[in-house]
Amino acid sequence: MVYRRTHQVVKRLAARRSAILAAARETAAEGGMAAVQIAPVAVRANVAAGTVYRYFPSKAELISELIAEVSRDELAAIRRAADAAPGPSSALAAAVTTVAVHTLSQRRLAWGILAEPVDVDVSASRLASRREIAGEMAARIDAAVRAGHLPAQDTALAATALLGALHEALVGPLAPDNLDDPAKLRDAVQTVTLLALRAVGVMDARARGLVVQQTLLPTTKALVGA
Amino acid sequence: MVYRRTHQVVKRLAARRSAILAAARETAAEGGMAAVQIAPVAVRANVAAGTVYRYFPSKAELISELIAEVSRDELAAIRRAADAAPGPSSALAAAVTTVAVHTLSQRRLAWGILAEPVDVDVSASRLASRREIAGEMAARIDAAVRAGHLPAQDTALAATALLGALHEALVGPLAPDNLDDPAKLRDAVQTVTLLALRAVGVMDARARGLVVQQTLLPTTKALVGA
DNA sequence: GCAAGGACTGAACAACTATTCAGGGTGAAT
DNA sequence: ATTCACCCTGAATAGTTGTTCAGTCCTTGC
Repeated sequence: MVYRRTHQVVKRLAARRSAILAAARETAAEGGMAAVQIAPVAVRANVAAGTVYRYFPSKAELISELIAEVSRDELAAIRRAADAAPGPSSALAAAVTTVAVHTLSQRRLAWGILAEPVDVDVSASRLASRREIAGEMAARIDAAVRAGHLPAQDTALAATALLGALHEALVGPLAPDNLDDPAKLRDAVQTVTLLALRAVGVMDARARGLVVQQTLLPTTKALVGA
Repeated sequence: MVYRRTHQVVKRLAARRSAILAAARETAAEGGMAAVQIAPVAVRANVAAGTVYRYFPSKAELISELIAEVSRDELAAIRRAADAAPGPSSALAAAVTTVAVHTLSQRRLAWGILAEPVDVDVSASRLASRREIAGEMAARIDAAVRAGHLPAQDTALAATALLGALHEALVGPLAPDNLDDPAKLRDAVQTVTLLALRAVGVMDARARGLVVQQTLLPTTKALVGA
């Protein structure tokens, strides 16, 4: 064999694969999942349509990887924020705020990842990703329950409901569409976080305190632009 | 003109229109919105594909009407339940429970109506319907706030979040899939209702009381099969 | 019965896109 | 320079599904 995969070639191939994924991500961020079609993505990645199929066996696979990637990022952010908090309640508040902020900062992409039309082949992947995030939230709720800060409850269902509330309020079809103003954006995050904390049983006064704490954190402030 | 629309003919036409809509509804209830294609619906309605277009200018219009119809039913049920309640908090609890029960009793249809992939032409109609229901919920929350039972809050956002929580927990992709058992179903309704009430600021103890009250109502009992 | 106007049919059409593949191009070893 | 694998291209293919329309069937009023 006169041809061999040089290190250089391997790198180029990997770069191309990343470029295609990145192109898909950008496309989704601009036009939602529906806009993620092979031809436009290929153009954006400076590649021919056929080439995409040398890297991903099908469009479904491409989108699945995209979803997995974005979800991985979000999950990491949630864990980072929660782990840095001083106690279980604080950690839960941090997790909720992180989801809210992340979701808001890339609304279109979030909408595509969370709820937009995809065919069945993709929904399995999407489901897995969401379950992971829901599981993380459930664990945080559980910790607060065990610490005696919250009443006993079905944490899995609570986590699911919380995520539903956050998503619907912030990116769903009913979400207010004037969230470009940083102040309103911050208000929305606070309001929704407050709702979420109260939902799982945090007393109103304490919940308000946690929300304020979150808002004072540098990371949150930076992301919300407050 | 030798041909005129007899009363009989008018009735037949109306019946056919209803049949098509009903066929669409059944199809959606079985296979989600994606299954609502002209050909299958036509077959189900005992009609040729072309005939559908004599009653609906496009598929989008057909689906829009379907969504409007289902939403109208739900809105009416919510109002009925809430109006029958003795006070604002009770009314809110009734509204929440009604949404939960209705949603659960036709999960697949609800999923299609609420969240499934549809093209843009339809989303306007869907949006309008959801706004109506969200508006009703917001009004109920507002009434409770004015009565001094709840803290002041952004009622529109709260209503949105509540609906998101209910839908995600009960029909969303993360919803538990073992809700066929009536007992579990009732538990799920209670849990989610409790979460929702606490989210808007009902104190834990009082919320639990309201949930129990709802469960004792004949309508709820019948629907939940308790 | 029969003429006229409308309703119904369903095969053909059209538009959109994922996917393929034959042919040209590229990088690596000799 | 040449040859061998492999990679890339993009036009053609194929599958899906909403929509149309020329022909057929019904209903009505005479």
